[in-house]
Amino acid sequence: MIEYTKCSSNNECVEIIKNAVRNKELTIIFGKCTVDYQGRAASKLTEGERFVIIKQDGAIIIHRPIGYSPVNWQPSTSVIEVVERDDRVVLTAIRNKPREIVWVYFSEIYGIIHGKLVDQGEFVMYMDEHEIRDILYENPELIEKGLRIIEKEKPIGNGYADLFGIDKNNVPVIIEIKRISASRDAVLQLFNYVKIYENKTGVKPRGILVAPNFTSSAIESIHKLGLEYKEINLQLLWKYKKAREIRHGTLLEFLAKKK
Amino acid sequence: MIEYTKCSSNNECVEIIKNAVRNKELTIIFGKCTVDYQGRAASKLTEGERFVIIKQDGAIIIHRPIGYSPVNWQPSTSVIEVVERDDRVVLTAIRNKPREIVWVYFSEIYGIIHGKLVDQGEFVMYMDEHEIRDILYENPELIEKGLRIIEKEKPIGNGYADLFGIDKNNVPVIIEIKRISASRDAVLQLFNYVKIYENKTGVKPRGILVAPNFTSSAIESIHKLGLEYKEINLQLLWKYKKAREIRHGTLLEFLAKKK
DNA sequence: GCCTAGGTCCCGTTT
DNA sequence: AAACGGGGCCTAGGC
Repeated sequence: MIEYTKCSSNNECVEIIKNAVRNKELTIIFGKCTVDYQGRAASKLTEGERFVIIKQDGAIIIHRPIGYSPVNWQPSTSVIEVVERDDRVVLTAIRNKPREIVWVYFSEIYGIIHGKLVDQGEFVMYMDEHEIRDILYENPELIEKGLRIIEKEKPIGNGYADLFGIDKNNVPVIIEIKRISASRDAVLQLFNYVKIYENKTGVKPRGILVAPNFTSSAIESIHKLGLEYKEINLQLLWKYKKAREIRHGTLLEFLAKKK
Repeated sequence: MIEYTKCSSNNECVEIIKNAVRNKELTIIFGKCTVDYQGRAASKLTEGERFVIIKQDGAIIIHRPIGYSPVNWQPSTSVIEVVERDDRVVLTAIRNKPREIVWVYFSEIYGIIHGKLVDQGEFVMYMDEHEIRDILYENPELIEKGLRIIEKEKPIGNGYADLFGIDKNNVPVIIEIKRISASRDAVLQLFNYVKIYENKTGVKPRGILVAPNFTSSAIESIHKLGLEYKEINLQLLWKYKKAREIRHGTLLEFLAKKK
């Protein structure tokens, strides 16, 4: 399933890597290398010990021994080439759109892992902005009493307002949601939608920024630009979600029993 | 330097991983697992074959067999715990600020890589925004004739304008630079600085967005908000940089000879 | 194809 | 410690 090889020669390494890549196996190469990159920007990395991951779809990730972030990479590339040149194993990864190339020059390869991994697992993310938006869509009273939500992801200009509704006085309300902390750029995003809406319809809407917390300059900007903000509690939202699920659950059970 | 072990029992796996982590070795575990995450958001990943990287500083990266992005992770964590529980090897990674926990439950471990990598290499990035800003700082004529740059990274409000200068008519100019493509949010960023500057000084500055290209809605917004834009050519900038380096080089040689 | 916006973004920098 | 902005950001979703 997963094999580890300590190669005795560059030639052997090249063959193993080539085969693994051709068979779309996960491949990880451990060794001493330099790395060059050229594309949207350009970079050079002088010699050191690293590992290079080649994923089953051709994505390439080069990691140094510390840190979360890879030092160089290539998302799922069209062409991966492995050759020996000047006593080095050279790995070249090319993608177009944007046109970018990564070169890895191994002066030494300590070992190669390769093999096929099978992963049909399902990944579910909870409490991302999408989910928060849906909960607020279902429970607009969490934002303001008497608010009716009309539309999710309403196109305004070239962008999208997270929520669009009408308040108890029939004034349109544009709502921008941030999942964690709202900073000045979120205010500007909201302001932009408010302005475009006003320009297009001639009606001045309210703009409400909704988030669990706000930077001080965000609140400052909100006041200056004539906007509003509403603090929400994520745990409370979570409870609303759970309550709804239970209602749904009960309904499903009810229907099942009926049948 | 790098060792690969196929463990025969969970107990052996736990010992190997514990030791490797304690010795701050790079560790990669290949196996079948489920993953839970809870923190700023939350996620669940059902069973499948993956590999878990534990870096020498405690960063943890969990990769599925395809794709550039890890499915779960933990940047350099404070606490990593490995135990056997219910016939599974359980890896827990905890960090505070923000408080986040990742749990990996291995039902099967195929193999473990571990060892110390030494990497003193130097990484240099070229043509990032910083470098482009410096070239424009030295060559303001690339933006506009008669423009004098006064300041890089000028603090305006709580943020920073990339460049700040004075045009040939002594009107202040705020410049926002984008390295690749400027979109509407770059326009809003610039607009924000222009507004704050105007509010603070009572003088209305010009705002120029500088980039190699612009989205259509960026240009639309620029016009609506009374701002300006200037297209630059990165290759031309590169030539200017090279020319300057040669001048510096010559100067250095000159000084060396003098001495 | 472009464009918009989110991300457990991460990361460096500055206050 | 908070805040701000860049990133080769990547990735998903719309048009």
